Amino acid sequence: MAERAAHTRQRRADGERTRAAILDAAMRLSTVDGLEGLSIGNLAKDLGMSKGGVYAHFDSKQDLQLATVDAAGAVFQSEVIAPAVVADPGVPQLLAFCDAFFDHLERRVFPGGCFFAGAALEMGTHRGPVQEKVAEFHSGFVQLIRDFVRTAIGLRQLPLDEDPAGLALELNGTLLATDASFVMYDDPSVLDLGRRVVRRRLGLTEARRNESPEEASNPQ
Amino acid sequence: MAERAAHTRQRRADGERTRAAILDAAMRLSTVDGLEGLSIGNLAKDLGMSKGGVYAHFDSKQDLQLATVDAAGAVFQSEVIAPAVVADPGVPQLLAFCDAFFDHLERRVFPGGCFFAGAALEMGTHRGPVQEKVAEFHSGFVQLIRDFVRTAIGLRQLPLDEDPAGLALELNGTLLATDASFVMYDDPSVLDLGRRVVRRRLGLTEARRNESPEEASNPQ
DNA sequence: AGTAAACACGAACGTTCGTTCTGACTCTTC
DNA sequence: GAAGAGTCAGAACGAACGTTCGTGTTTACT
Repeated sequence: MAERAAHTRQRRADGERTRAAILDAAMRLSTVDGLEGLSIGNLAKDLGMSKGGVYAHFDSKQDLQLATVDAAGAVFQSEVIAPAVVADPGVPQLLAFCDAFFDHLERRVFPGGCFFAGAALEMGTHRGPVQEKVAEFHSGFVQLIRDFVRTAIGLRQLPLDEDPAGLALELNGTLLATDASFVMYDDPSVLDLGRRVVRRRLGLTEARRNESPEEASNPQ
Repeated sequence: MAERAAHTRQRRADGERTRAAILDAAMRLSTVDGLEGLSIGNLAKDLGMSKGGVYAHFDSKQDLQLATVDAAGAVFQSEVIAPAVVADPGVPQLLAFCDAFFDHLERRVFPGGCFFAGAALEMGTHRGPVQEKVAEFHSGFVQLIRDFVRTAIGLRQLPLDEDPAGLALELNGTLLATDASFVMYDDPSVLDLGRRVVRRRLGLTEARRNESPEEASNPQ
């Protein structure tokens, strides 16, 4: 939101389409080669255009990186966050968030797995505008999970002494580790393991013997 | 072990020292710029030597990468795994492993956090000898954690229905997420959060009211 | 002591990097 | 339909990339 501003130049219809195509390719290539490893030449070749053409839409590589992170944020928003916010408050939101994450991995929205997982690890040590934007998105996700946990505690779906920051770290970690294993071994079965772990951690024991999906009973 | 073999050339004492220095710098730089982002020129400049000098010890960049992963594996072995294997069997081993991991982050053994966290995410999509070696180490770590969990279950320190693969994913994820946050925000307090999460997950409630560190009581 | 090999430098190789410029083509608008 | 700006190709730039080579210097073995 609230972009452009500085740029006085208005874009043409075909240019807007090209720009979107560039960002789409940039997101894909970034999850494979990283945000730094992404090169203008490869990007142009992938799109079947020239390097100069790319520079008609972005002033510099850093400008392209920033726009790519924004675009990936929008994708993550619609793919993972949106399904969560429309779910029932509390634990169902946490479950929807994690399931949407696993699904977006399984559907291979990006060839290199989660965009922000790679970006966070790669840009973690490279201070600058790009890292700040990645960190901003990352802390936003974590904050969202924490809020879900707090809501769940308030609704007595989770123990009163549950630590929101701690559970957020656990869930975030489970998603991260699942993404890493999925990408590295290209094995979808790890997604099922992730789904099982999340359910167990949230007190949804998933009807071990018979199906009794009445309610999440959490003794202790 | 069981290296050299192919090479008939025997190394000189000073060359062995230089080679170790190169690998040490390569590990450090790799955790910041990645294994692919590591360049011979930067490496040589960091060491105060010429690019040609580096090639006296490594046939190619890939050869250097492979040796760097091996060296990082040795560091991880002595820094994180060794403290775990000498601990008491079961949960203490799991705790020692995680604590040693957090400690090696806090002591900043590498400037960019955990070597294998970055390497796994970066090389996940780049099939080849380097990725295979990283995956080999990674699956070794995971297998080790699983074995610790199985031992803990056998000793009744963990519930009988605990899933070794699931708990291994959780712990691995917590370490990964902690590393990512620590590197990105340069905030040591996340390490304490990680330590707390691990203890809680392992049933060590850490004497909430008074100190009663007798035993890990796990009702249920 | 002498010789072969390991070591390290410094220059050079072809390629690719990010970036800039020029000049056509095309869409939009008055 | 002419003006004007957006769009894109293509060539070119210096710098850095991985890699090779030739040439001394240093170490180790006989």
